Amino acid sequence: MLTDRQLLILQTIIDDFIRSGQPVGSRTLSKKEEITFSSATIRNEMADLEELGYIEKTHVSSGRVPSEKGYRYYVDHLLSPQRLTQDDIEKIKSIFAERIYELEKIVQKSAQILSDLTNYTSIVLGPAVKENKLKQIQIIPLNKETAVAIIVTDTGHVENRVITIPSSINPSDLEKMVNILNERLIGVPIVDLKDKIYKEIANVLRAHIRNYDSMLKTISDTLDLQPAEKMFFGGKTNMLSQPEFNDIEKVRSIMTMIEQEKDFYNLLRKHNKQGIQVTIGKENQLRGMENCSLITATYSAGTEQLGTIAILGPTRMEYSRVITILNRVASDLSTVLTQWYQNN
Amino acid sequence: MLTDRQLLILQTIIDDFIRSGQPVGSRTLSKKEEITFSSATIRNEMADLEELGYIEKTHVSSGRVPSEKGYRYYVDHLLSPQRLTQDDIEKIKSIFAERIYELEKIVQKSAQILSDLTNYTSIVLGPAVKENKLKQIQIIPLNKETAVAIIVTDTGHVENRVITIPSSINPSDLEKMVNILNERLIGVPIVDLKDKIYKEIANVLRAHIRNYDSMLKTISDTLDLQPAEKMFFGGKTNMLSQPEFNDIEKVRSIMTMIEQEKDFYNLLRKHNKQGIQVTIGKENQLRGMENCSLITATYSAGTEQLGTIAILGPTRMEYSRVITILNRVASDLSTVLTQWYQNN
DNA sequence: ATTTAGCACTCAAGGTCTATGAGTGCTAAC
DNA sequence: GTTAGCACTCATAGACCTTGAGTGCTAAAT
Repeated sequence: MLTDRQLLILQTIIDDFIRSGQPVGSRTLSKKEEITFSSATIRNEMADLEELGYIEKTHVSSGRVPSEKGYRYYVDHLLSPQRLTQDDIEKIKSIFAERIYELEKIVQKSAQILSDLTNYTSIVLGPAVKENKLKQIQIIPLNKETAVAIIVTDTGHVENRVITIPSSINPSDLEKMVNILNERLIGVPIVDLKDKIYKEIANVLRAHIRNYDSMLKTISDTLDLQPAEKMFFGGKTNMLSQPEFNDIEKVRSIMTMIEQEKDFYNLLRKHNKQGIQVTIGKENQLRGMENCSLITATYSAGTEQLGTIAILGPTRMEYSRVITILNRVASDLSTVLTQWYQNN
Repeated sequence: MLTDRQLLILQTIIDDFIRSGQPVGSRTLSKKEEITFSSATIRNEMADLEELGYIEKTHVSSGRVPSEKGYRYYVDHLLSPQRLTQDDIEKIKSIFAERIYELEKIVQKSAQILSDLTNYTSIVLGPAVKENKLKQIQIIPLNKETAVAIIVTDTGHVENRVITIPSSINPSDLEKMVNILNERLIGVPIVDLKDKIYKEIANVLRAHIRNYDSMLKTISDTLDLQPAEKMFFGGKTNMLSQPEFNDIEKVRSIMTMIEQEKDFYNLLRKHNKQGIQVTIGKENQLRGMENCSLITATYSAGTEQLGTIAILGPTRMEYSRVITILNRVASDLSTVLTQWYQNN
């Protein structure tokens, strides 16, 4: 267990290092006003803290730098809550300044503002449409073989996909089928569509349409478009301004990781616990993230979780500020979206 | 006017520099088998070439490096045509391996393969839909105030947009209006829609629908969605592997330029001359492109130009190879798309 | 009149050396 | 338990030197 003095020293070291990026020495610390004891005492305490694994030296006679364990402790126990400046608040409000027509727009804007505010890279996931309900299905024939299927949800989200129509299906069959689908499926949550098609629609189709089976799979595949949440980025190049990434190799590994969207997407998907979640350095199991921290928050409408907003930065990140900002944006987003869904 | 020997030397210098990235000295040159005269002679010729502005020194006793003027001459007069390897040809074919359902897919794949083949950054623009014709309009009400408008083109391209419905318009009016629009506008090229609405549809609407004018603007705005060609990138991070960009500042300026899509898009839009177009270094009027060259080719269906494929690399780029590859991909793309449009 | 050998010269890059200063750990006195 | 003092370490930066790849110029060779 750490003594109060050790905690004070640990916190001061991390605060200073986050600000300056330079290893912190005992003399620097002793000059801080919150510290009343001598540099020699600090050296003794730092030796203990190092032995416990909270801080490290970059070389034998250097000042101390927080270890991942140190950051972890800091994030869990030592964060000094921040207040947002008026300017920050203005910017956050500007996300919601315009009337919302499309969810994606607002989400995209959030990403942009988040990276503006923090100078790190922001990622916004969502909004997930799984709870959304089907509003309408359209199938529009393009030529003999192909047609475009359009699915509209009650939130105004539109998905479309080109499909092949078996030659055994004629236009009037197609029309009949679309009618049946709309009659039976409107209002059904998107996630349940596939199930419902096989359980209920198959029978009805069989009764009305020749060769219904060749069509059934196409339809169910189309509607199965587990619409992956989209990922929006803001400030991808902000990483390049961080002094710890002055090495071209590090930059490359981070950039390739970000561009290689799939792994990164999966990583974010795992960050779906409600509230703020922080993973530091190697806690992120993703190659290229060794020197990064990821902070996420979720947003929702009513009780339904819709997506994630996140900030990616170096492990030497302004945790306190970022967490405050994320909390605020997530909560504002949730409020606005809850309201928006109620009006639909 | 340059002598044959000067041309030979210029070409050899540029070829060698493109390969090695290192300034080329007279001794290195004299060892090449195509060069039969001594290093002293070469030094004399190089002094002349330098005076004429085709090559430069990096410092007073360094080897020579091509200037932009040198590259320009090289690209215009000295390119030695390249043959594609079997491997390259395979990769290019793989773009078209799958059956095409959506144009965008194939275009996106082209971008990816192009960056693979060249190790530079590729950009693909298009396909432009201006010649496309309207296949169908749908307006699906979401709630009292809003609806989603869906426009489908004959190529299977779907655009959608959320609109506000004036409260004075009731559902049956809306339906009537959509019917009128479809009756009169199907088959009309997208670019002509707006014009046609004011000239022909306005009158018809007035006859059938109360408050038609409040709706007219909404409709025409919606259909005016000058659908900007999309831009697809491949190998954004390839730039980071180029030795000339080992400086973090240069990387940042290039990356920000690429991410800042708008200016870059406009630059590409200007590259719409048929055939190969090469701009070198500062010929690109865009901040951040001083050390880059851009090579573009256009692709088309029939006589209609659809879009642009491009490669962005350092001025020290393998012009010959890139041009060969772009030519091939553009021509293959055009063939396939011409065929595809004929089937629609 | 070209071409080439030879030579003096320049400069970037890389190595060695040294001084500096920020930092440490340890010990002994307070 | 705290602190002053001291010996020690090491990264950083500058001064200096060596090396080698390159040049331009001149005079001899073709």
